[in-house]
Amino acid sequence: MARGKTQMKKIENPVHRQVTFCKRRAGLLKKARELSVLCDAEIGLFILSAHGKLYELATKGSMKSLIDKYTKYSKEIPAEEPKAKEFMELKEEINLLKNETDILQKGIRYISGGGAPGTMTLNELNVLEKHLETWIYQVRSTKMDIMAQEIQLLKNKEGILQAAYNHLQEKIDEQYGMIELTPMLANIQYPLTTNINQYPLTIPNQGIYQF
Amino acid sequence: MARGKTQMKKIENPVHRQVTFCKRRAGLLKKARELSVLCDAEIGLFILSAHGKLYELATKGSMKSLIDKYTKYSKEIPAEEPKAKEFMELKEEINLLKNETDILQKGIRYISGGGAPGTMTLNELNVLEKHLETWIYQVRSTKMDIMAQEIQLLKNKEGILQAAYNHLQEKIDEQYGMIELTPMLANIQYPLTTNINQYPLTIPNQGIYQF
DNA sequence: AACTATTTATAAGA
DNA sequence: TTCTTATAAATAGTT
Repeated sequence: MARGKTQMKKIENPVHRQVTFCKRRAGLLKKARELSVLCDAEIGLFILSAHGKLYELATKGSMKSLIDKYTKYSKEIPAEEPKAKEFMELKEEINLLKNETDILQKGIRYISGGGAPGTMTLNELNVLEKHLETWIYQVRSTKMDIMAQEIQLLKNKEGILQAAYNHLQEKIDEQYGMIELTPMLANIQYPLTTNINQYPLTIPNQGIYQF
Repeated sequence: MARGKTQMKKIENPVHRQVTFCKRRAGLLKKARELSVLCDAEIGLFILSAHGKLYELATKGSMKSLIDKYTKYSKEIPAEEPKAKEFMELKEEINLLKNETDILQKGIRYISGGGAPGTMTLNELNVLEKHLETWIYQVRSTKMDIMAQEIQLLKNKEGILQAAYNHLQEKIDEQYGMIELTPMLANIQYPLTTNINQYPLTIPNQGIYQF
């Protein structure tokens, strides 16, 4: 508006642009204030520079949405409202919990061997091992109980059948001597080939459930 | 700004004030657009006239809060809803974090006091987390595999014994007719109410199956 | 940041 | 509201 008409397009020269931004921003804010005063209007104005800086103007009671916008882009708390206050409190609580979580995770991972193993005593490692056993045990205890019951049930059935078989065998032996059934029973094989070394992370169970 | 300097106070004459409002409002909006274009700034501007009419400008993607504000005043509703939504989201996040914290605390409870975790990078922490998850998973699956195998084994034994018993029964029936054994089998009862606490739950160890 | 030549905005009047 | 126009303000380019 002086010494040459300005083209209505983005000013390419960054320095020039920054200077113009300062000048015109001041002018715009002034004009807004003037309009508000002269004509009794309520005005909300916010200017976000290309680099993310916020300039704002709120005449009269500063509207909520303007405050919201303000809190989004600035890290300062206007705290003009109880709602905003509550918000900050909740976010603070989140931060505290996140911090706590971080500390706990750090601790458990550290002790689990990924941190600095050289600084851990054998005792600490044993404590962790015990703890992990308990943790896993708790997660699985219900299923383990059910499976244990089923195993017990099958064992009982096995015992009863074995007794019945023995009883029959006795009766037969008494009256006939050996009947050719031995080959059949000889086929009962227990799968002896399970390679437990495939599971290097198995924790030897120290608890009451000894299978 | 012409034909007499303007006093910076509310224009008393309503007609005069209204005229000035129109002119200056147009000027302000024009200036705002110019600043946005020339300096690549994002601008939100809303003007509420004394009589409640809204004039607004939003450059670029018209910010959410500006739209929110617009809907607020166009609907004349306090618009607490978006706030409530955010509130619920924050509280949900808090619950999730509390849950995570609880789990971790269970895992680390009595070790947590013993020694600061020291400095670990985020990367190291992630690696350790994955490791711990894999560890737990492997422990679980190994135990489940082995227990499932034992159940299958016992079932097989049961089947074989049952077959053997049936075989004997047939032989006896063939040669003697009914022998008085039925009452015995009738006594085979499956313990449907196994109280796991009464049993040591120790299955006689068959050798390799150490749980 | 200050200066100043110009452009732009606008107050008053119609 | 809009047009006109004299004049106040804003500001682009420069220092």
